[in-house]
Amino acid sequence: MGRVGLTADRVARAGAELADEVGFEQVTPSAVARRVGVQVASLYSHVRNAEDLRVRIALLALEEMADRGAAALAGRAGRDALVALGATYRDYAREHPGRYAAAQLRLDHETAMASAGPRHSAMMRAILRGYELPEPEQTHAVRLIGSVIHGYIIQELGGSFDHSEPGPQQSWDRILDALDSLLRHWPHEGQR
Amino acid sequence: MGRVGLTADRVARAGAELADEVGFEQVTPSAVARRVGVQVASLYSHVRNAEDLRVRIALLALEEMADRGAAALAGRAGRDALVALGATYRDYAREHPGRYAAAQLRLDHETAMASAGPRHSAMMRAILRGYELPEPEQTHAVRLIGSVIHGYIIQELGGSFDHSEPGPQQSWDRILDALDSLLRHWPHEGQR
DNA sequence: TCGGCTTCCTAAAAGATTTAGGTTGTTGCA
DNA sequence: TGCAACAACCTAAATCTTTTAGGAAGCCGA
Repeated sequence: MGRVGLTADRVARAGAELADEVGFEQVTPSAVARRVGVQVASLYSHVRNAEDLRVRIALLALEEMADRGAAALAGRAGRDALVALGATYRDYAREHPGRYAAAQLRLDHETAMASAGPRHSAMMRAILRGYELPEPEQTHAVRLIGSVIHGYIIQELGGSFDHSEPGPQQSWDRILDALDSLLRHWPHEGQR
Repeated sequence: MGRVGLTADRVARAGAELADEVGFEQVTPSAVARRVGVQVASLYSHVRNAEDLRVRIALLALEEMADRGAAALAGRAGRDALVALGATYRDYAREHPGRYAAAQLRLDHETAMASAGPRHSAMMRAILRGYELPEPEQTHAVRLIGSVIHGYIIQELGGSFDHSEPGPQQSWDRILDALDSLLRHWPHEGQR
């Protein structure tokens, strides 16, 4: 079959494609080797082990999502920015469910800091500039937005919405409406 | 070593304990067999295969969480109910991270319907009785509550909040405050 | 006490993970 | 152009996991 010309990056990319097709948990060195047409042992010149392979796919996905997010956020603020970033994550997850699952992989601190993770945090913070929240509340709001978006996507991807009306798009729109409304009228501390 | 007296249920329980200790993805028939002191092949009298083992752990976790949720919800309404159910899920996830991860396992439709899943849906609906929302909005609200709670827990468990102030308890309290406020002042359609 | 069910075993096949060590393209530079 | 060095890829082998087949032994009802 000749030489395929692999690199660590190409291995990760093949793993990402495989993840989207058969699920992230099915991505093994064996499966990736089969896919790129190479003996299993040859992969180990490019990735240290199975975990390293998974981490590389996760980093790839985080990077891709951050790039898309930054593009979507450019020139938008407030509600528009919120909707745009939300759509970025959700569309990515539906286009690339395996990669999205990979992006949830727990990374050790050092790896996480060197990943695109901080870019995601920064984008969340950027959205909040469109809403006037005092500093101590901003962190709470960032965590809320992340919870809503990722929580919804996980449920949708997991099929939780498959067997009840209305469709997931309507709920998504409505929920982002509500979230925007909440951020504009953020309840002050001690309010009951 | 004599006879251990296994049943499918005891195997699942051992798997659940193992999941909490080393992570759900590390739960294999081999590992469970070692834990209960039995040859691997012996497990296959109780579970069909590795996937069946995982499903049984997931069903166990869903059941346990539903029981706790029902107990927490008894005699509460509105904000109290929301906070109580949220705490149930979060406390369970922190006590039993492996089981909580197992509960996220995607089940096929039939299994899901026979599981405690519908009880969880019913509890979410029950919470909404404390807030007056028109029917078409109720589904959206249920999905929002699920997204917030599960999204937050997944992020917390994944370590997303480990390296920034304030602590996760404060954000959690604040976010449930905000969610309660949102449900009490649910924006009507078309509101911008 | 006997028959039958369940529990648990040994054995074995098939595949995944990983390491060691060797071969062969490819590339850059003398 | 030629060749040294590196990277890509290989075979072989050890270890572990998953699963099936078939058998031995404890336990329970009759």
